[in-house]
Amino acid sequence: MNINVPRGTEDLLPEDTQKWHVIEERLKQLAELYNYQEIRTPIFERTELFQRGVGDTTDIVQKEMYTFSDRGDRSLTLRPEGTASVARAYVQHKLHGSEHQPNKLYYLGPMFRYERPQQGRTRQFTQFGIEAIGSDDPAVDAEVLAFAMECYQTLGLKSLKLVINSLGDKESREAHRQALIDHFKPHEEELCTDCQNRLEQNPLRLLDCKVDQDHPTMQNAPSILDYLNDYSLNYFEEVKKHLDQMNIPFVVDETLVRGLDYYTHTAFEIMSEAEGFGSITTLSGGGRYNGLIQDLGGPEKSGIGFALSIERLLMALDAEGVTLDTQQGIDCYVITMGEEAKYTASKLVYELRKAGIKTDQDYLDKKMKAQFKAADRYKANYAVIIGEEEVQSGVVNIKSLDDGNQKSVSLSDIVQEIKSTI
RNA sequence: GCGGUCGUGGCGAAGGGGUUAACGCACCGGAUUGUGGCUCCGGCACUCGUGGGUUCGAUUCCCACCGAUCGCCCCA
Repeated sequence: MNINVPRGTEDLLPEDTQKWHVIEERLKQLAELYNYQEIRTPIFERTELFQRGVGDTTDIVQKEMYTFSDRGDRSLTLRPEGTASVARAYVQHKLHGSEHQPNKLYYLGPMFRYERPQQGRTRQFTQFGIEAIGSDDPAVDAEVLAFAMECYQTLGLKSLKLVINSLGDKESREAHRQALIDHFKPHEEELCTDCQNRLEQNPLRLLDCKVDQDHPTMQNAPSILDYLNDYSLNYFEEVKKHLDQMNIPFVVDETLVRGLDYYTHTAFEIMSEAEGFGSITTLSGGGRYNGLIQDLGGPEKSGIGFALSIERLLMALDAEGVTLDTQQGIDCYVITMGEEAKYTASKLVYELRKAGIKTDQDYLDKKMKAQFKAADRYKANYAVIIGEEEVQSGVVNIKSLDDGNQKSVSLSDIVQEIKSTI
């Protein structure tokens, strides 16, 4: 019988979760600083949401979804990303009518994609992301990009690269799409089978193909930037202008197209340039989605968002040798000798904890020496020793495990004694 | 979906067709009957992922399966 975790999932043990707490805390603080508020949506949604929201032609929908039927024969899917769910909630709860505009939301939680696991890619992973819905101002794009970079910088990361591109509005995309088809159609037979399909369904994604990237037709393929109409071109310029004003370095990559269908205008990724990072260098990505809310039955509202993977963030921290300030030891460890002492210890430990002093005691009937060892392991500041004598006298020894100094203190004064030193 | 590598105690890791499966860390006990971090001594794998095959004999060779891991595609 194999009861181990399913492929592509993992347990986070206490040594890991300490880091996660620090990161989650910091990211949430940052989101609040930028005046974003948390939204929590279900882990699974109706399958149609992702088919419509993420796009039928995407890899995610075509081959990576965890889809299942429930007992009522409804087709449900574990969410592969966060934006579709947030957009759905926005439409369902008519958030366009809420008092805060634009709506600025953040989320944190597990996402699921059925893929072959490898370094930096698991079937369950954790995304933290934000969405700003209800504004067409290029300044919002800049805010989201700035926020995305800040997520890493606030934790001490430095080897980062911000890559941006514009996918234009509907009109620009349509013109570019036609240009791509015209360009590649004569060479269809020479392309990989994936690309032959893409040519029909979503020619934009041909540019993203690694198999055919050296094919001569790729070198002079029509760039989206040459097909942007005035509005799109101007929008892109405005976003860049804002970034320049904020002194945020970026590079434009006209082949950056992103894997989701809903993107318009601004698209971006943040990569790690740290030595020894795995083959996957994308830390996070996002972009603008001006048609999505409407596609899901909502009003004509545009949005922009981004999401990062906490797992990849941890990899980047590792690659750059950044250590997080995780939790230290405990304040006090109570050592007991003999049966009677255990009652006194239970009472004392309870009181210490009520006073906010982080305390533990021995539950394994260890020898005194071993109890001291345990206290060391927990990095306890103090050990309180309780034996037969102490139970009788009501006076116990309290020892500092740092310098070894020890003194006798009445049981009733212990809480005060320890409290005064921490 | 395709390819590479790997699978020995709680962890890391050596070994190699023949009978006691190194070593290190951790853990437990003792030296030190109630005072830790150092030192020394001792203990700790009916067994080498699972199943089958070759053999007098397999953890070691062969096959299959399972699992892990890295990479391709694509992405967070």
